[in-house]
Amino acid sequence: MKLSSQAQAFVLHFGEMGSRWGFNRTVGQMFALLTIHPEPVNADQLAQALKISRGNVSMGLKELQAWRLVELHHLPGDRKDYFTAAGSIWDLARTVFEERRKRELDPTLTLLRQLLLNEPQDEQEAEAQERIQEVYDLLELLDQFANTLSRLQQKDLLKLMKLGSGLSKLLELKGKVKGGPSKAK
Amino acid sequence: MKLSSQAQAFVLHFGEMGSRWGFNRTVGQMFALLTIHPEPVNADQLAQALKISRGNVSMGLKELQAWRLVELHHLPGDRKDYFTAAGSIWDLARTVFEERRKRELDPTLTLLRQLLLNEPQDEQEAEAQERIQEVYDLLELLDQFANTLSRLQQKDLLKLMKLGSGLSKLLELKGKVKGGPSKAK
DNA sequence: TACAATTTTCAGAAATTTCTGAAAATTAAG
DNA sequence: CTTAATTTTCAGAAATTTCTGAAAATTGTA
Repeated sequence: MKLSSQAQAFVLHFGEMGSRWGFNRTVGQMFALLTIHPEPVNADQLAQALKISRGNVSMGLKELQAWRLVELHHLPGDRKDYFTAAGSIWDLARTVFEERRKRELDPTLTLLRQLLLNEPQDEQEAEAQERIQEVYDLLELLDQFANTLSRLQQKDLLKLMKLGSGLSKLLELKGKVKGGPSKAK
Repeated sequence: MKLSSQAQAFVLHFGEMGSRWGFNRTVGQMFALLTIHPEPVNADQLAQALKISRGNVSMGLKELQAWRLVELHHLPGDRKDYFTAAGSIWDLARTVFEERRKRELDPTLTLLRQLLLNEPQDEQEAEAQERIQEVYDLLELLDQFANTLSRLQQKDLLKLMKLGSGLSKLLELKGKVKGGPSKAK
């Protein structure tokens, strides 16, 4: 497998950005490669193209599977496992988005919920709990919103994202229109 | 400065989560402490409360300033610098969101834009460019949407996030209502 | 200016994460 | 069952990130 210099640059960049997106350099590179390369690729090809060890590829694929970002394929007459990116670019983005929501929000929500169960023992703690409650409310709302977005049909999501400044105008309409959506909360 | 066990747990958790949110453990802890502690805190107090070195505190504060998450204060008759979290929880969340958009999206958009300037030299490259274009279009749209959300008034943002399943209903309305927002391209 | 208080810097130490490669485990075919 | 192909594991090595603490720089006061 040879990568064009375009592909090379794309892959290397996704490696660099990897850590910001929640995976390490080689996992980022593997993901990028599978994303620009439409044909299924096996582990040896990945190792060769990215110049990393076979063991590292195995671990990276395991992680990409945990993220549900890759699909396993088999080619007739070949015992090797072949991989492709799972679905369209939009599917991939949605999956990364959901997975990050889970990893970045859920553990914190769980902890804060526990903290809020305790009765504050003094004025100091009562004050701290107030702030914790504020953080909790906000993260909970964010979490629900992220969930709502994940569940939207692609065409609705596209419509929403393209609204731009039309979004606030649309929000003004809410509840003011006969037969429109009813007031939430 | 003594932290209640509540506060302690909160701070430690934000330390653990720190890396997922874009900063390291101690920066996460410092941010958490400033968030639950309403009164201004100086560097020595941070070092003492978090049991880290003075130098580390200095570096962490520099980073929090780069993120625009802290505000500097001075107490009369005290030469030390005092810090608080910058603004309300909502302000902080908005700042983190904006800052992450910049760090996670912008560099990639810049690179992809450059890659798309090159004329593809062969069929292989043309195909790769198609995929790069798809990724670019999606990230660009995401970037703009994130910008739109950042600029929304808090009350509109709240309204939007609380819509839940009402969101798709509201989207159906778009363009169908006399005097409603005009169709965005 | 001189001086003490305070903050910043940064070289090296410590901690953590990632990677390699050989050995172990698994899988499929005969 | 045996064998060969393939994948996984994981101990230690390498790379990277974070942290410390002493020295240098800066700041405010007199």
